Amino acid sequence: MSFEDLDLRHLRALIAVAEETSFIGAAYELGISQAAVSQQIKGLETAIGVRVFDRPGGPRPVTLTPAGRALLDHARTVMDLLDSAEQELSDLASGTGGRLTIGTYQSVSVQLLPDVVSRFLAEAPNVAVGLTEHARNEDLVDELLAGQLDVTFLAGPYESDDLDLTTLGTDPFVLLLQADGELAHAHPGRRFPTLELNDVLMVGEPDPQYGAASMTAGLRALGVRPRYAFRSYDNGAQQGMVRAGVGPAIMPLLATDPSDPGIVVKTLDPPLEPRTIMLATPRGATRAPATDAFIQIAKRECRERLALARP
Amino acid sequence: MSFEDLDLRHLRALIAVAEETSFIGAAYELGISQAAVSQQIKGLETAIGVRVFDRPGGPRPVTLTPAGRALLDHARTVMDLLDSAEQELSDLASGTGGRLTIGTYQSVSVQLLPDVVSRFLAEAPNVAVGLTEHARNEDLVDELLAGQLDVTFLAGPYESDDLDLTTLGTDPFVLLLQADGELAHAHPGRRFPTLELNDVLMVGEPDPQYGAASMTAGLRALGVRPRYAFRSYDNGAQQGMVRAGVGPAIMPLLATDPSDPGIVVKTLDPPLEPRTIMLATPRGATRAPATDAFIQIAKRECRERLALARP
DNA sequence: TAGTGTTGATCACTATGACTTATCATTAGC
DNA sequence: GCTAATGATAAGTCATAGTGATCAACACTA
Repeated sequence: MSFEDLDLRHLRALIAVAEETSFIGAAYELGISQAAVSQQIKGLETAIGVRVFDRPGGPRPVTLTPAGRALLDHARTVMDLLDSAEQELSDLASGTGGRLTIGTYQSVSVQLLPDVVSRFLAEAPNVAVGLTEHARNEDLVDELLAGQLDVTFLAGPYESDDLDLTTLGTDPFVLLLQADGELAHAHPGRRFPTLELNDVLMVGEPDPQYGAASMTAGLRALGVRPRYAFRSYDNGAQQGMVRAGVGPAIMPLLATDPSDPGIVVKTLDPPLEPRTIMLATPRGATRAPATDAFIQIAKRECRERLALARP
Repeated sequence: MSFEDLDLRHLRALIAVAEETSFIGAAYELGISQAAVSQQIKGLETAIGVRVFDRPGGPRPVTLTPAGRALLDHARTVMDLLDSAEQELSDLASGTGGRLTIGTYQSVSVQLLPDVVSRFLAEAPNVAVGLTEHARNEDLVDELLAGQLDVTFLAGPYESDDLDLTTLGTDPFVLLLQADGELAHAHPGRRFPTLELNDVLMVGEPDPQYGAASMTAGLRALGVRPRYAFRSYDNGAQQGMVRAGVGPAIMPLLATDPSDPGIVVKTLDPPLEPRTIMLATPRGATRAPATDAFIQIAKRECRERLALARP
């Protein structure tokens, strides 16, 4: 008994004959000749090694054997499965269904993504949106290339031959100060001189390799060497430490909560090269229509909210 | 997009290419040429109307498109389904698995069937035994011919061109009397004269068409016209009414509970033609090995417990 | 009981299409 | 640029699904 030679034709014939209780009826149903149905069933029985129909002969209807009944169940399930696959592919092709898994990182998750997702869902309400958050670009890229993500946000600048990249806009680095702290009153109404941060104990991220890489590099280029009194990946925790007076923090604007009365947001002078917010898909890979739609909506949303990157 | 042209070959190729991430690897895996795989995938993509693989060209691995991923899921499920179908058919063929649904009626269910089933399960422990009980032979036969039963007990004599019948033995009709009632002491130690039941108010079944048909006919042939004070399909209820003194009952021996101290079981003189206990399968239909095994075990069990039918 | 009509099986033939071999086009890596 | 590896493609071969004709088995009817 070997299922190797099994074919969907066999299963279709099995179902048709079982429904019509006759080979001739099944032949009409399938649009082929009776002889063909006869050979199909014979082939099926040869493949699986058991008879699936009793043929009483004459005008009496053919009946399923126990093995035929068992196989018929499975055959019907297979057909249902293929039908649902067809439905899913059709949804996927029209962008009106299926699944869209998005990679993201914290500041985007909190400030930007909710609006983009809600806009997207307004246009494609039956798409199941999934989110996966990582702190490091590399983790996001790994999952993207492994096929676990359809599209991912990245903190730029970022270059890779493996990715198709879209720049959504820039997210300037700003200085967070305790609202009633000493530094907050040092330059009222004006920009904060970046150089004055030299040797100040600050709040920042544990590993400068992460999202804050370009910030660290920018500071160093100005001759400012940051020192850290507290480090956390969590933007809320950083802002909380600023509010508590642990020290100032340089953060991407999107990562801050400017409505917090306990802090003051200041622009730096000279400014640091702003962080870029990018979307990435695997290089050359076919994108589902839903993915394209998401990218378009993200671009539109960001055009309204973020300063565009310089060419 | 039409799944009409879809074929298991297509799905097998999809799975193989996805696993090997190359057409050549899949070709080796499938034991066919690379060109064949290429055409398979092309045919699949034509059938469903979408590309399932991105081919970057050169030595880079092929990758699934979103549609390909979706279809791959379903393809794997289909293959798993077919594997389980193969397993089930193999179990069914060896009689060591699968399902056996038995039709039965009350007296058999209570007295005979439990022993037969337990013997059967001792030999084929992985077969799932299902029971369906009906009071009337016709209901059992209907379900049997509709394919809902594999085999059914019948109360004989029964004849039908649609059935393969096996006679297991006979179940004599006996008289149930209240233990301390008047009739119980009328003929101590001897058989009860059947003719004395004329005009006696008795306990019996509601519709003489049912299992009691042959009993009614037998009484009438002797000139005895039964009258009923109480009718029920339930053997226990009938016996209870006899115990309560409502009247005597003629029942098949297997339907009685002789250990009940409240009743006395008497043989009739002249005896009524005994009821036959039969097993039926659809005429000419292929029987699963498990069904055959059940029939053999039932025959063996009955040979030990019931008087054999006269030729 | 013979005749009739219906059914599935079988055979020889046809036609479709699956597969192979050979070759080309594309790309990565040197 | 050159090489090696991959997938696509074309032409030819061959397997096989399908057809039409016919046969055999059976139920039903007269």
